[in-house]
Amino acid sequence: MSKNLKMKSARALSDMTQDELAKRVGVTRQTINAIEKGDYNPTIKLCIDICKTLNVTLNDLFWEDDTNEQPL
Amino acid sequence: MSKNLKMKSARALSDMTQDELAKRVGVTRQTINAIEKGDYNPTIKLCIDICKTLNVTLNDLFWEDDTNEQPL
DNA sequence: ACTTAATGTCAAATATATATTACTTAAAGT
DNA sequence: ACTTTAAGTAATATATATTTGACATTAAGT
Repeated sequence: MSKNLKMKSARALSDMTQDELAKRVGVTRQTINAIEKGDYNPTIKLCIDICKTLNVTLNDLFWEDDTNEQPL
Repeated sequence: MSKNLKMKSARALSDMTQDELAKRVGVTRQTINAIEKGDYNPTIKLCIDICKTLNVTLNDLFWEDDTNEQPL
């Protein structure tokens, strides 16, 4: 796995800190950090919660590196 | 969580048995069964592998019950 | 230079996804 | 009725996601 820059970007767009996002979705800051870092294999439920919190979809953040095109 | 009928349907469309799908994605038949049954919270990597094998996307199988509309 | 907030990272503990083995049921074919 | 294949389900074991606690680093503000 590689870094999840899309997630980092979406979070930035929502102006949330890793800690804020973590609290919103009910996990630890370390977990969010690890997911963004990319060496994690999170649970689908967590992915969904993250997406909903960031107002994006699963495909936006976790589907294959169709390297870049979110509409912003 | 509720039954993942979309996955069951996509698998049917690909004419694969639970066991075949399981082998293709490298897990156990019980795991596939449990996911379709709905009382499981699989890993994103597994979800992605399943989607690729069934030629659909994450949103198709695991994004919210926008209850029904895949093009078939 | 000093703070502070955000992030990166690590080791050990806990929760939970998945494997293994095995038994049951449903449907279809003969 | 019998056989076979696919599916449903359960108990215990193992692998791994996530937590907890703690410390290091980076960037920005003053």
